[in-house]
Amino acid sequence: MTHSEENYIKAIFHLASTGIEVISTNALAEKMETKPSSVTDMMRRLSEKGLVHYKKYQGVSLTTLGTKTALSIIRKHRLWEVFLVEKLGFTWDEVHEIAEQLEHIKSEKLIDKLDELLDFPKFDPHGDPIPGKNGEFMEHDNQLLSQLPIGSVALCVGVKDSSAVFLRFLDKNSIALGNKMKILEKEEFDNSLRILLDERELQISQQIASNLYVKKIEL
Amino acid sequence: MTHSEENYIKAIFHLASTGIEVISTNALAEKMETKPSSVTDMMRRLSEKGLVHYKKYQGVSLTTLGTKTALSIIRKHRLWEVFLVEKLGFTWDEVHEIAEQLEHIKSEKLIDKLDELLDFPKFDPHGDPIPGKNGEFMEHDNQLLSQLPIGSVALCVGVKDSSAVFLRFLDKNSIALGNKMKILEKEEFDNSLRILLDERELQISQQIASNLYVKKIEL
DNA sequence: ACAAATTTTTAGATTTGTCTAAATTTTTTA
DNA sequence: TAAAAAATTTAGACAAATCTAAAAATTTGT
Ligand SMILES: [Mn+2]
Ligand SMILES: [Mn+2]
Ligand SMILES: [Mn+2]
Ligand SMILES: [Mn+2]
Repeated sequence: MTHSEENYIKAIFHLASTGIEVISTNALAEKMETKPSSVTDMMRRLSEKGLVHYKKYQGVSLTTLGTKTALSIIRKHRLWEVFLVEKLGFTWDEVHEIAEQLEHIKSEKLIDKLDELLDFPKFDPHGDPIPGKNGEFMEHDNQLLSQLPIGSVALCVGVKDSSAVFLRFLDKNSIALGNKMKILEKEEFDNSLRILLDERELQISQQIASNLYVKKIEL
Repeated sequence: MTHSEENYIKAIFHLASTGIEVISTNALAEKMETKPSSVTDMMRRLSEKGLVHYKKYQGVSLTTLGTKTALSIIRKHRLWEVFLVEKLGFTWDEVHEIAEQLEHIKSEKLIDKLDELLDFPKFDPHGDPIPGKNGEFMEHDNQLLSQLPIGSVALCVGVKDSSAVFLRFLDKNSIALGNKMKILEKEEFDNSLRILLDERELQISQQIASNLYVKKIEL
């Protein structure tokens, strides 16, 4: 498989995991930042290789093989991200771009050894689960901070938007994975939240709150 | 620069460091396992980018920029090899292929951090020197074991042939970098050597002896 | 239900990197 | 030094991945 084919497979997987199971040419073109005609060409190729189900005008979805392939690439991507943060001291906003390159390195043994070096991590630096060697993958069933009722206490476990801009914003406000947060008040006007973050009181916009995954703590 | 361009640059550098300073199209084609016509095409492209000196029918050589580029790729290659051996437990015969892929990852910061993680190594697992961040590069002036006079004592510091077959042969015979060797006898018939390797006496063919770099120890 | 809008595909072009076969230039050798 | 041999380049083709513009299919709206 070429880098490009792998990137398409990954994009289809990501779009599919947002709910839609049949992906349109346009949606994929937008995700890949390319033109619909290029997508059509690539879908024909991936279809011939048995990685996607594709019928003209009918959209596209991953085959079992395609899904297995996607999980393997995502596994590599996320393990490399852990490596970059844990072993090389990169910050969580710097690693995605480099992992986009590293995920295409071909060596089963390499990724197994890396997994071992990192002590078999279950989550990447953004809180996303790392697929297992044999394709085991648990989607996290986490809630968004914006969905919690007032008074709830929860742990911050992941980010939905993992763009560098958002991550640096979180850094600036000392919001990190593992933080305990309690919802104090919800502003009706703009749906912003007043929360207690560890010891600190903080006002958070709806935009922020709907991009933070949390795990509720029962009291 | 594309992967292919980088591989050509590296190949030219390696051929040039064997003595010939102007590389012929055929020599490069053989090294790259491709056809001479493909080399001609690529040389025109690299020439336009200012990486090589190239005139039709006159062979090719690296410009200053080309040499800088080659050293940077070789630095990455060798640092990744050290990483694979030191941090992931690969053997020295397994790392070259993977490093061929990793050397093309683009991130200055990545390679600097990797250098630091590895504690700024000066040599790769095969005893080859690692170019510095700013292109400093000391060719090793080592002798070959086959060139030493009888009675000399030397340390094994590198391999000339670093093919997996040769490396595994050395493993099988417990010959490793750092070993102390003393030349006991040279067989006139086939130029094979009888050597004392640490405590052990060993017969070594001329083929082997001319692929081991050594550093003489003055007594 | 049918015209309009939207989506998707096709046709044809471009770039990179490769190939084969033919032409050209350089080197060798007689 | 001129023919033969070898090396190199050119010409033309192809696959991968992309693009633009045009055609075709599907969906939407009245
Ligand atoms: Mn990422
Ligand atoms: Mn990618
Ligand atoms: Mn190597
Ligand atoms: Mn390479």
